[in-house]
Amino acid sequence: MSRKGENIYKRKDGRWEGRYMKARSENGKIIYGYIYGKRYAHVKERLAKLKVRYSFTHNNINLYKGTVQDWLNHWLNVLMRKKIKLSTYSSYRLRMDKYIIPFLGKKQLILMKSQDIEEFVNYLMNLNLSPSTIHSIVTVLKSAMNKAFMENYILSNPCKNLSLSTKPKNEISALSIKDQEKLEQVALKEQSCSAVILALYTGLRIGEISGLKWSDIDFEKDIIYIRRTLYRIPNTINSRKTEVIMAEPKTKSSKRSIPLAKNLKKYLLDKQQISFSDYVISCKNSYAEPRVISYRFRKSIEQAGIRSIHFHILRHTFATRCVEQGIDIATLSKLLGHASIKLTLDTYTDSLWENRKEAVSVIDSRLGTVSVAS
DNA sequence: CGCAGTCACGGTCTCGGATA
DNA sequence: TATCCGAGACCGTGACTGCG
Repeated sequence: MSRKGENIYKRKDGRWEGRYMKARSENGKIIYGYIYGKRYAHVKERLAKLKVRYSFTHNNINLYKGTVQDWLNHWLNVLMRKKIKLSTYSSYRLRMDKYIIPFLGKKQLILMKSQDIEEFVNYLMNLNLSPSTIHSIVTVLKSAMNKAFMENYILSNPCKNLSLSTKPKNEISALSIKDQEKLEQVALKEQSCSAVILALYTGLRIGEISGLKWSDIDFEKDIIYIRRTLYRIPNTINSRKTEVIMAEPKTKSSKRSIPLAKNLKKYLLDKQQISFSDYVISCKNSYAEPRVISYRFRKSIEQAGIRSIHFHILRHTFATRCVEQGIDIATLSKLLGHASIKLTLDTYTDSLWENRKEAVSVIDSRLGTVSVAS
């Protein structure tokens, strides 16, 4: 069961033995370090750590002998696997397998030049992919090449001078009050609890709404606790399938509580009476995954006869209404579960611009009353 | 029983928001 | 701003239901 290139072998005594390059002798001969274990996976994990550790201590340049494909697989599966979330891993895997490896995979890593990278970027551009997709593919390649350079596996970094045009920042456009009203009228007709109403009056993300249970709502203290989020990622065993994962909210700041106001409380209490599920938004007595909510949402906007928008716009609409009502940014930032006020400021610049215009107008009105001293 | 329509699920790929 | 991460778009499929 030894794997080519890993340097892990099964011994006659039943143990697994892994070898790593500890140093080189004066005549250039490799001095190996050895580790042993009863389980293959255990040895593999420890060996990966030791390989990384000793790569920093080598005095000699340890040029990589494999191809770009070999390095990318090692980088992703060994060096990155435990540092990144499953969803990130699968998105990196996809970009590598679909774009990078078919074009560059067979090249020797140490022979990679900036020209190869340029040709690859041109190739991507000819595929009619959006700038952000090209950006994300090149980012993966760049990260892997940077790591190879850091580890002294290559003499120069072919991505060193690579700069991609920055992604144009999309303007966030919240629903107008008129469109919001139209949508609410459709949503309020729903017999069970509406995800639209929840999003418009709490600013929750779609995954947070999916995972919200009635037990997360404290009707005594009037608080909604955001304790979990649902999302769909590729299956860990069979990457051809996907699965719904229930996890804690994405960051510490996302795990939060939101005050429950009077009207929303009444709405939720009414819906709880007729609910047969543990979940606030349900589908067949279980949770409604984000895709189902999204599907239902599409139907609702068709019914309401408003412009085509994503579910996430409801969150922006909530935030915009807050800003319009003069709610301070620090409070809004907490409500939205943002990690920093800066993020909230960056995201809702447009609404604040109106506030700023109003503020300047107030100051400006003084000017009309000041007379010039003669 | 066969057919058509609706709704939800599943897979794949792309896009872009959020964070450090 | 690079990186990480989640959601959307689109299409095919299957379960379910109503109707003739």
